[in-house]
Amino acid sequence: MTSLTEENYLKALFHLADAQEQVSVKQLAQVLKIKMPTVTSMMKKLAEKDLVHYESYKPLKLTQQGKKEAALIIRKHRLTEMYLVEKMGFGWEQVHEIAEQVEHINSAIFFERMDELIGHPTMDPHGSPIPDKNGVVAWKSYDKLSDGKAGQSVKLAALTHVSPEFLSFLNSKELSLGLRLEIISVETFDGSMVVRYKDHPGEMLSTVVCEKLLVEQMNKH
Amino acid sequence: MTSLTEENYLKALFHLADAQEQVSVKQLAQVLKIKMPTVTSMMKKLAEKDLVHYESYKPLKLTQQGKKEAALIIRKHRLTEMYLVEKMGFGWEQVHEIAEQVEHINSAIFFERMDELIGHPTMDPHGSPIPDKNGVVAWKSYDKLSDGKAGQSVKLAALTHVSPEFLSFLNSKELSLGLRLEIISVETFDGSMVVRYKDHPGEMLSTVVCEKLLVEQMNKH
DNA sequence: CTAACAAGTTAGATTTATCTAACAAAATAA
DNA sequence: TTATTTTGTTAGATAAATCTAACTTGTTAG
Repeated sequence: MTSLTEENYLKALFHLADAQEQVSVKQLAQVLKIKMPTVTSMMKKLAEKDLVHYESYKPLKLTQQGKKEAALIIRKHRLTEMYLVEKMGFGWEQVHEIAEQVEHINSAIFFERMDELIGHPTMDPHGSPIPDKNGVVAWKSYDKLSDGKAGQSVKLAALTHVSPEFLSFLNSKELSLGLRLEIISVETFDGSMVVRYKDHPGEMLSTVVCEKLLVEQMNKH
Repeated sequence: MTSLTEENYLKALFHLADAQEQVSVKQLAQVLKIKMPTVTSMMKKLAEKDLVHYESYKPLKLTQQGKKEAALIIRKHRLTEMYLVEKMGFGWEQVHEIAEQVEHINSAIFFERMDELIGHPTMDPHGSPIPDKNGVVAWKSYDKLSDGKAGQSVKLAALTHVSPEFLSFLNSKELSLGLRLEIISVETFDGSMVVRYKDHPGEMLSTVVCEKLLVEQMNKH
């Protein structure tokens, strides 16, 4: 059995490895808000259970087993988020905190029913993919908005990283998933963009923001 | 803050005190499936937090605070059960296990939304009262079916004790809450009853069963 | 190429929740 | 009313997850 604490380590490792292949003890400690020695000892424990590959001073890496377990927790998290938004009327900025707790619930039927009721989605409300029952993530590769060019028309499909601040920012700009955007211009020196959507004829977005927005191409130039 | 473990002690104390005023260390240990010394030390800890009155060798008793906290956990449990049955299509014998985990989730909005969606019920699917937001339990006093007399017509309102076996038994007999029953006859020597309901013209129920069924009077004789 | 700094590890302490073994108090039975 | 049994407590051990302090390895900048 994997404890709640262990589950959180697996999840964090999965997310970190997702963003950049090399995961360090320090990073994991920072993300989990614990000290480095705690990470070291937990890594040894998880290595015993064959959930991580651990060797002193080497980068941390999940085993196949570890990846699967992590993906299944993330599946529960994302199904929950989707359910909360779709069936309980929560805003997408409210659901993360709740899902963070619900994801540790141990009940196959509970999550299966949830999945059914929301129609077996493959994306959560933030646009992140929902791993399947076997922990397999269907990767759909989106482009960063920041890689787009002036004149392109794109659909906002997902977010790279999700923080409450970022979500509020998007809300304040009326930017939501599925939204169609037109790139009016790209500022060459700093990469900021002016985009048009809904009743926003010309909204300026900084590079920092554009790099966090994943889009689907709607036409090419 | 009360830990998950502490919450389970409070809940167990509340339930035990509900059934019979005197709660012993041994009982609590049995219910929680732990040893007596563990109970003793936890009682001291909870006494520190003013959640139980504890004196060596005296029966265990929740403080006002402790009762309130326990009632609020039970509120979450019962709202969850109701939600699972009403909104997710679970059978009432399936929901206890899930609710046992969901009840520890810390999120006011989550349970408030649940409460709203199921229309602020005051009873859970097993017929137990749902404490209000302040931890106040509205006690409606039901009669035991076993106290009824031949000829009476009653409505099945609640169950005194809930076990998976008992719930399956009720299911097998098509006995559900809200059901109208007519008492055909009472066997004087062992207290068993023959009752009529739905398409069951004459079902025999043992005293053991009749004592666990709480009913509302529909007419008197 | 070494000195300094950053990152990682070891050792040992702490807290929470549990246990067993031994002892003490209360209840029961002879 | 004393002996026996049951119930409860104390003391000390253990496992999980965390910490701090001290040490080691690896990296980087003169």
